Amino acid sequence: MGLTKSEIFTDVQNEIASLAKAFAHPARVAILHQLFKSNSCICGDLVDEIGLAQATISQHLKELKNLGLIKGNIEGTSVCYCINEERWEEMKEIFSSFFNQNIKTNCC
Amino acid sequence: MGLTKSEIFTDVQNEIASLAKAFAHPARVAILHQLFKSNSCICGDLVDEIGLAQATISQHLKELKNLGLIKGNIEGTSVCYCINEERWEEMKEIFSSFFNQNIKTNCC
DNA sequence: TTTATTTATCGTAATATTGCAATATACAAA
DNA sequence: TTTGTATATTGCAATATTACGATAAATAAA
Repeated sequence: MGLTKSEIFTDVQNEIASLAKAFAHPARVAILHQLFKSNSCICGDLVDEIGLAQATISQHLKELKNLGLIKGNIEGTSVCYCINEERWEEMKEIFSSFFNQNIKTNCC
Repeated sequence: MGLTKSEIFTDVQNEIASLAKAFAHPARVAILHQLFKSNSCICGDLVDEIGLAQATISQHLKELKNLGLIKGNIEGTSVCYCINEERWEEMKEIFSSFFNQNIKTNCC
């Protein structure tokens, strides 16, 4: 086994899980932190700032890009990565609905 | 390899990643959904409502409990699980700071 | 006490994720 | 064209996660 049974869950549940995976590794959290605060969002700078190999950072960037949370812009030989603001807002909405549910019963 | 290098990241980055893992599997999202909306939060009910084996649900509940997001209350032979509201609010604050950062530069 | 019920844990198999060296690709500069 | 620079991809090894049957533990009911 070890295979997530996506088909038994709702679309919303699966989407929350997919998006949460983006934040479920500190390297990706660090990348996102960097993209928010830094003036330079060049891939190579991220490799320098975060202490992981270039191949590893590239892989994490790919995952974030696949989820639509960041965009990449080719500038000559380097690539500039930025937060995809529209998708970021969409993501925030999804988590907001999940986080702000009302508790019906709480017996503990 | 395959070992996350936690020591090169900040405490905040590691905590966000740990908490995000709670939501990074649809079964745990489904469990939390159920605890919010349901009148009954008995472990056995969760097993019935979500289509996974009892051992699997128990394991997911344990992870949520380890993160402090839920509490378990023994009632005879069964166990009632509920959202830990204080911790839930704390978690929301942590994600809120992360989600609502200001973008300094956005060149894409 | 015996039996049934409920949940937790153990052991195991399978898939997923992480990390990186090596290499490929793409473009710029000489 | 050749060389250098930056990023992506491939292949592989190692750890982590997921799932569940079997079983243990704890309590309730008979």
